[in-house]
Amino acid sequence: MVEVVNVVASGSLGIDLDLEAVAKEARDIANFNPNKYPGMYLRFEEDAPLITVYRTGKFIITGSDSEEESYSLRERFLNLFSDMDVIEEPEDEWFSIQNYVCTAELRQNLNLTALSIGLGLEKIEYEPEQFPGLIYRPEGADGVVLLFATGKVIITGCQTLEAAEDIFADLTETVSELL
DNA sequence: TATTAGTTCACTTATATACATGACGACT
DNA sequence: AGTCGTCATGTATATAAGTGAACTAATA
Repeated sequence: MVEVVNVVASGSLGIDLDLEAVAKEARDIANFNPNKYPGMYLRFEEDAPLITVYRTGKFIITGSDSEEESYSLRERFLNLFSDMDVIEEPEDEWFSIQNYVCTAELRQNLNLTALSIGLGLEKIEYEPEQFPGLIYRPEGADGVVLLFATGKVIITGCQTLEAAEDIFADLTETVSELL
């Protein structure tokens, strides 16, 4: 079973913004230090997902743990900017999910060195002295898998949850054939 | 050779995973 | 003073975004 732990989504309002003015008006939830980074950070509550807004009107939502949460945050963001008269209508030009980060478990300990050969050396990177996880790039898939000796797995880089689930299903089958 | 143009990269944010190292407080 | 547990940081992965710096390439 694949569990989503982080979703990255991006969108565009289609208009340029005066971040200085917006940050001043929304100072309770905004954080803007153009000397440090050009984006303005918006967080509705502590530990809530982060919205990064740019001068160009483009924005990124990070830290959601479901597609639904990303979309509801987008709604809240658009409503806020509409109420503040930053935008005329609570609408964006476009919005889409860019990356799903998921965790999963193979429920068995793994010999990563042996698995390196089994998965195909050309598709993996494994340098335990640099990082304890094995990095696996399945052929033809847009996601990347990190495998750990405990059997825990990270799947990242997918634009849909289905793609991540497919990768995990294939991985489960491949690993069971190898062991 | 000097100037300009174009490309590429690090920066930042979230998040799980794990392994090493260093710092720090508490306890013996 | 020595040991122990806890905590932080850095290592690596994906992805969007804007900015500045570093770099390469081309033209005058």
